[in-house]
Amino acid sequence: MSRDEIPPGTLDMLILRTLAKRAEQHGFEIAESIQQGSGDVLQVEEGSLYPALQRMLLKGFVVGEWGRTPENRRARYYKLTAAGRKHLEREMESYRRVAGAIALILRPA
Amino acid sequence: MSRDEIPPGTLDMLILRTLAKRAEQHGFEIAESIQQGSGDVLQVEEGSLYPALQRMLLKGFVVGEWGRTPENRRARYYKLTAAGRKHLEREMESYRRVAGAIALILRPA
DNA sequence: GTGACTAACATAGATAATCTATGTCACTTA
DNA sequence: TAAGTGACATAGATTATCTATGTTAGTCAC
Repeated sequence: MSRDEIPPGTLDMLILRTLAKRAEQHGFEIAESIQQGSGDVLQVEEGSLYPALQRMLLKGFVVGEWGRTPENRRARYYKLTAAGRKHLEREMESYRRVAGAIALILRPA
Repeated sequence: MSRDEIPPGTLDMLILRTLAKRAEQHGFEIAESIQQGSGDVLQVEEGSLYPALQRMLLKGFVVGEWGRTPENRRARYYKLTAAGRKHLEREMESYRRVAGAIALILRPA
């Protein structure tokens, strides 16, 4: 199955939503979660993922703690903050409104 | 109700879809059709609309003919070509796959 | 214990597509 | 003849993703 790009404007929401379902994931895990959780349709590139995580660290939507993977690699584990959860809710609401509007236009006459 | 921007990557599809439902619309009419057809959620700015129409003229997805509005203003009336219809179908299929994938991630755990 | 390999993180620059702001043209109407 | 406006047009800013590349540090083989 061909994998797609992440539509612009949705990456932060997808990352936050992934962390909302399971906290304490590091970058690689988040990328895998998104790919698997989307039924192998969406693929996040590292060059998109890490800048997005940095943005959200600065905005206070996530916090990160350095730790160790089971394989003893160093990795930064992220989890949602209260502000991140609020932001996620707003993003999801906005996304659903727009997606619903597009569906109206796409549906058969 | 607050109106939203068009998500990047969807404008061409929305324009083509609007023309598929009713041909021979000019720019202003297309913008109105999208706004009304989306339940007043989506708003296309002229600075996005006209460049998009130019792109699609060049690609042969639409053809345009200068004419007159009922109020006797000059206006360019657009309609889909066969290539435009094909392109629209591909775009809709791709959009639905991605939207479905995002819905998978957004839905409650 | 040195070198190859790789997991995980990181960043610079390219690219794409929308919006903001502005401008033009021409018809109507006072 | 001047103002208002419908319709079209374009330059530049902005935003967010991807591509390509680089860095760090741990493992494993020899």
